[in-house]
Amino acid sequence: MARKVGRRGGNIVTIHDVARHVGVSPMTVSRVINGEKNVREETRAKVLASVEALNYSPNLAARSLATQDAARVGLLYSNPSVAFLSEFLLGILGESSQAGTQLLIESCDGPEGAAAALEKLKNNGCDGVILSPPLSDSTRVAKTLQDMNLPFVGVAAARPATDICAVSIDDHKAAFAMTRRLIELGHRDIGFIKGHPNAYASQLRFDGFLSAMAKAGLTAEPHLIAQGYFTYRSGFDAAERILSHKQRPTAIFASNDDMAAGAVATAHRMGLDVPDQLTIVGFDDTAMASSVWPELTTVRQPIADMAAASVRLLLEQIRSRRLGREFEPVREVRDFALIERQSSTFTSSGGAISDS
Amino acid sequence: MARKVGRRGGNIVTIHDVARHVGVSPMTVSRVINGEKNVREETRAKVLASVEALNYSPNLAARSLATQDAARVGLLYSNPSVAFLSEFLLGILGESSQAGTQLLIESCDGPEGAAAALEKLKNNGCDGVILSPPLSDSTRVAKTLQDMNLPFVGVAAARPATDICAVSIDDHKAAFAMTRRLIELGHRDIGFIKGHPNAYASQLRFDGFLSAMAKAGLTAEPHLIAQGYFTYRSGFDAAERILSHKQRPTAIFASNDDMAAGAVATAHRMGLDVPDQLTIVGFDDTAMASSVWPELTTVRQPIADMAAASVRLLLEQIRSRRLGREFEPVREVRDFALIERQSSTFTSSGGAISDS
DNA sequence: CCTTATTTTGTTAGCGCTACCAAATCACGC
DNA sequence: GCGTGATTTGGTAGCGCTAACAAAATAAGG
Repeated sequence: MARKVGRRGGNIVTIHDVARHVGVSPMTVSRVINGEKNVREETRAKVLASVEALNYSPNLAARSLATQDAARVGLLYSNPSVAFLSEFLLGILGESSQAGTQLLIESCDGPEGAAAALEKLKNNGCDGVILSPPLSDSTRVAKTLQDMNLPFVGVAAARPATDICAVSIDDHKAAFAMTRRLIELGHRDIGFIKGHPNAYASQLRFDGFLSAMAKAGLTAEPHLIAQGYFTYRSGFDAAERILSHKQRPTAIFASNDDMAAGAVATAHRMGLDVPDQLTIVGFDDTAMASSVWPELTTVRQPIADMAAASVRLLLEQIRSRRLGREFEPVREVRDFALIERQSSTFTSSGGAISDS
Repeated sequence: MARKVGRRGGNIVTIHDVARHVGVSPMTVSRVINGEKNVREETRAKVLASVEALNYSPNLAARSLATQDAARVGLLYSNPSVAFLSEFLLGILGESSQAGTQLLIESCDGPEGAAAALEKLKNNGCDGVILSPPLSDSTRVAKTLQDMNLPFVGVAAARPATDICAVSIDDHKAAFAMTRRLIELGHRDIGFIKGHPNAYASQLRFDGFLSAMAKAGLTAEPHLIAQGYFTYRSGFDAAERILSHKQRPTAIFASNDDMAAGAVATAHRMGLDVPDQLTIVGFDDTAMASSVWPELTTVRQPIADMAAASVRLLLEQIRSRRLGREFEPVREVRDFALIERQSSTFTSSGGAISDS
């Protein structure tokens, strides 16, 4: 027979080797590996020791073949903010490689193109789909998936729908926290650049801002609020509108990093130092935030974390479905973080600074 | 036995189903699927038709279990330019999911931290490693890998080493092409912002620039050349130095997009319109390039493509090694592309523009 | 002590696929 | 016709793992 040796790299150690080494049956080893409970503590310890000693690591292909658990999950994204995407992928990969899940990636142009891509995923035998924003917020895409009878999980979905699985942060709370932080730093006149009106998150972030202002007894002056569209350019223009008023704010909170970076450019063009004369903060903590200068203070979503969670959630869902059980849609909310970099600082001026 | 039905999603179709449907043995179907040659054309056609009809798609877990071909490949990156990383991951994923390869991802802090990460990968049973830049350029990392006797492939390695596998573009040629394009557009006084001196690509890009200038009979004025460090800030500063000279260039070629974006900021601050008064181009086509305004004309590396190629190369390498064959190190060079966006335009002025 | 519940371990079979060899078919010439 | 070689197909076994059941060991109870 003489099959080639050393096939799995140096990792030819199988469950049988471990079993022989310990003096138990392979099944027992399997049980220990999978953390089943009906194993005597003593045996478990011996097995674990051998696993360690032999440097055993399970063959995922064999496992998924045996369990029939092998899930193929699809990943659908569109308009990938590249920065988002890479963290997203890392999270997904980490989790799915651990679960021995096969991944299929598709992209599409917005919710309109999603149906075709989903069809393709399904045809390739996907058991479920993970949606990146903005797809995760689209009721249309959700509808399509439901019609196809495919389980799915949305990542960073802002729209609160109770009937679908999603992992996200609390945009409202995050914007609230950032605003409160600005107020703590002494800012009173705070400008706000809104996000694209068709994104649900835009509204939540704006509301969070307003709530924090109101709670501090501050008014959000209309001339300090400008509409943006999540692009650098729109942030650039919005900041210009805000800053051209005689009563300038001491801080501007942009609904995403690209717009914040655009605002920084406007400030520079107007000869304003950031952060000494104007604090500017963003949202998302994309690559943009740390590649411009000064680096942006911003709100960070734990994207990789959320992505990993979404894989777990999806697999659970697929599993219960196979068992014929009903699956209760879950909405996981993860923690965001305020990242303070160089674009923000406290202000000493009680009110607006005067024109220099 | 009555195992649960519909386990692999809707994809319960196995090679046996196809075989029965056609009226041949499973083995024949397997042969067709794998494109082996000793199959009569007629049979092959029938099988393929059934595969299509039944919407069969092979179970990768079973295949890799049977072939013992299952490779586990490690991915090592450090200081990920997020934009790079996501394209990189997409390329790797696409290819490896097709090959049924398992991926393990590790990151480390520069070449120094690589050894530990590689050790970990090896311990987890990796059969080979893919290196992202700047690791792919590190002789130290290469040495470590060789000592560990692990096959590897470097992606976007600038340093031309003949004894290792790598996939990259020709940085010199790319910089040459971009420079020539600028000259075509009528630019004569062209500034250049160099990349970080510790990156080999920096030198290649600079050399390419110089060659093109020389070939056009132009001189690269020393005061138009500034050292940068691949960061936004360094591009900002370098552009300031270049532009503060009385004899201003009509174009600036930055060695990467971040620096080009920084240069745009400087130009704006100095009241120069881009591209009307100053053309600025970058290199890499990262997210930065298309998120600033004006969007950057730049050189694009087909990262996903290169990443996919690297997986193929690595798998080949692993395979021949298992067969005990010697593997000839391959250096694949892919094509770059000049992406013209809004930050560049032709110049009408024969020489330097005058101060406005 | 033996019966009955309970926990722990072992046995068997099979997941879907392909390597390997054996059998069948075909091609061609004498 | 039959042998020889080439081509095309089929059968068998097994990759590493885990359901499902069976058996053994242990605990509980009278």
